[in-house]
Amino acid sequence: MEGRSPIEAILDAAAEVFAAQGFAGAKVDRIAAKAGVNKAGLYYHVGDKARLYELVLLRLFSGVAARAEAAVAAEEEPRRALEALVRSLAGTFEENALLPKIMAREMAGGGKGLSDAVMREILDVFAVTSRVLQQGRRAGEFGRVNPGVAHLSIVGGLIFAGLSRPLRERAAGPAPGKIDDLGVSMEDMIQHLVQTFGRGG
Amino acid sequence: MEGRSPIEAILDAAAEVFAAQGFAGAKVDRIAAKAGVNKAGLYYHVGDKARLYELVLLRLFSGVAARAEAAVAAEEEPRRALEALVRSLAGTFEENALLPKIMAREMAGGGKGLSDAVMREILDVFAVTSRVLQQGRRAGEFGRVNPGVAHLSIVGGLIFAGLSRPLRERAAGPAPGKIDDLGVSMEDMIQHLVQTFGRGG
Amino acid sequence: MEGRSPIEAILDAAAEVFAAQGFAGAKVDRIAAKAGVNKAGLYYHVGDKARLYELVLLRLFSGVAARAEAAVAAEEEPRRALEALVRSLAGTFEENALLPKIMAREMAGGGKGLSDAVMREILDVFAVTSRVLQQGRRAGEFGRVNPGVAHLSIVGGLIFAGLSRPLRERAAGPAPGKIDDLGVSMEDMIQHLVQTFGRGG
Amino acid sequence: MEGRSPIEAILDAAAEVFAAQGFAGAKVDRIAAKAGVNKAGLYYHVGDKARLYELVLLRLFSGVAARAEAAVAAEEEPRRALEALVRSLAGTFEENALLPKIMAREMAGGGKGLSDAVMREILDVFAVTSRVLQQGRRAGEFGRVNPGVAHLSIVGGLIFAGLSRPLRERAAGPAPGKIDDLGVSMEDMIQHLVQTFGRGG
DNA sequence: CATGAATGAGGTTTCATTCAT
DNA sequence: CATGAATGAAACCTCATTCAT
Repeated sequence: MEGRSPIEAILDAAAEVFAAQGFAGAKVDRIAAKAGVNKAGLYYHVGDKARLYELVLLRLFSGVAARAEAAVAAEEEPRRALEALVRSLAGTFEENALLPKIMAREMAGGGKGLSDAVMREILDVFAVTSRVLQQGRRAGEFGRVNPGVAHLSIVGGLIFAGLSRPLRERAAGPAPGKIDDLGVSMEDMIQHLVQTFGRGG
Repeated sequence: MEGRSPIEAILDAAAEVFAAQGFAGAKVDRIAAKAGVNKAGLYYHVGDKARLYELVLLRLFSGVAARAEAAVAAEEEPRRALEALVRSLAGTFEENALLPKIMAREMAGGGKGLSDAVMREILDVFAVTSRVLQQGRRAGEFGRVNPGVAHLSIVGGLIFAGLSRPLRERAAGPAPGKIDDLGVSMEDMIQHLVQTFGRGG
Repeated sequence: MEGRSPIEAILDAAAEVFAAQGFAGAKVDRIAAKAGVNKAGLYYHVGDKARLYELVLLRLFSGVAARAEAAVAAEEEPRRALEALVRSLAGTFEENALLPKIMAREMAGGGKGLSDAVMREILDVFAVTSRVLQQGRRAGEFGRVNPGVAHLSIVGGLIFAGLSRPLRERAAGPAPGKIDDLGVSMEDMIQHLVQTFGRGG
Repeated sequence: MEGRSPIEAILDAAAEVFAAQGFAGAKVDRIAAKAGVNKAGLYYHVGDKARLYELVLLRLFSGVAARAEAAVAAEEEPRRALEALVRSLAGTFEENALLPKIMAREMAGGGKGLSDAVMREILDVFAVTSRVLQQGRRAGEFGRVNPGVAHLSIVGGLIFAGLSRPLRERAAGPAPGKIDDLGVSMEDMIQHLVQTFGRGG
């Protein structure tokens, strides 16, 4: 009947605050208030702040690889598999805009806050990229590409495209309802990535 | 005789700590200790924490555009100008590894900590990219590319390649002296970017 | 069929925790967990923490005087009555090692946590000592002794001998299976006390 | 010119509160207030609560053995040396009434809060007792006594005599200005101990 | 009765900032 | 200028107690 369990409310609120302020900048009071729970209740349900962060990351990252995997598996053709991969990731980042933010912060911090489980998920996503590129190469459709370079380009490009939005809007000036912010849409970025890595050799 | 003024020592220390821990995670005590100055002296010299952050960003970002500009100006040929641009940025990010970290954090936070001066510098860099691409296009050497997409790809790719290093090393396992961490070098990334955007139309 | 009522389980657990950690250091959660009952159940059965402490003390101290009394009453001879008293107390302290601990803490705290009922029990024990000494003196077997001094020596000696054990073991070093820890056994202490106060005048 | 350093004020206040309430029962707020310092200042000077407790114990116990040692060294005659020892300890416990309280609590807790330095001091005191007894025995003045038993009796007796005072006063009833509380004075206890262990063999 | 889930009050600790010397 | 020492505000976390089911 009820919308969400208190734990889910807490994790949602925490994800938002962690994404916006970082671990140190996030205040437990604020998270509890946003989740609509008592602060002590928050501790009762999830443990301390570090554990809360861990749970948030786990929830944010879990399923990303599987989703990409599924999208890729639905396509026969290498080029379409690549596009499916890029669109899956873009969709993940768009639907859950907190993920790129937290990812960016974590990378700035050297990934010290990433648990092994999260690291595995990240590597699993890389494995998908790697496999798609290899299959395309075997099928003679793609050129030779370093899969690490490709993966970083795809993920980095998508994340940067998303995160740069407020900057671009600010640069575009206070004109409300601007048609395009410095002329970059997510679709542009997706198209670019697909074409770049889906080229013949 | 002495190497640095106390202010410079403070800004250096602050940059390191802000990059590693973020604004909220950075403690003024730690910065002062790292700079070898008394905490009250730090306040005397630079003002409060927010002002310190501002100064750090100013120093980190200032000159980036000019440096890229100069590198580009030294080249006639569009393809070589593009390469010069990419290498200039890569050099900036490599020599001052703190910049990508702070940039990543700021983007995660929506750029709320970026002063107008810093924003201008960032836009100036974009202007360089934009001009190089346009000139290459006019010269018939480059294809049609959205300059925003290109700029985000270049900057995002370089930053991601740099920041992902600790993650890649962790993924590679505790083997000391690994030859390559998941097979990505900065040079690979540079080459890839130059080729991607320096293609004929 | 079942061994103990929930109340008894609670009181046992509470005694252990109060003895080990003191009143303030004892956590109701821990007591409930140790007793195998729900925390709310604990409150339902015994009331709040202060009341729980009161009940624990009552149970720990009740019967001590009667037991000593009975032991003494079984002996005709003053010297044997004295020995019976000392052995009764030593037995009480050995069988219920929590009592000396709580007693020590209470004395450190000025006895603020001792209810009148508990105080009475303590005084009753003193009365036994006092009577035994007086009878021995009348029978010409014991010398003149201040009964307060004697009582404090007996009780203090027995309690200190018991409580000092962990310290003595630590001092003896990590050698497992040491024959004697700094050469003091409870029997030594008992013998000493009996001889000291059971001397002729 | 000024009476005490803030650190000394803090340690004094902390000793009082720790003695009266135990470690868990002591509140840092209360200690700071009693010491007349800001709570944050307390942390600035001494570190956290555990460290504060450590310092308090160190200060309370340090010098006890040396003082006893000196008292004993000033006497030639074994009986007088023994008396000097007992009076030294009694003086220590009387002048610093917090020490017996904390000692009692620590013994109840198994000595878990005693640092190695404090343990050494305690053992040093025992060594003094042991030597005095041995010398008296060699001189043919004392009988054979287990030094551990003797030490525990002396220390336990003195500590119990001191700590039991509030209980005795309470038992004596609310009559103010009572001449003697249940007829036990510290001098009685001292005399008793000296006679008990200073007997011929 | 039993239990998971609150919750307000309070406890310890940290931190940016200022002050006195 | 430089420094040790404050200090108020707030952060994280705990705990005794109660409530709803």
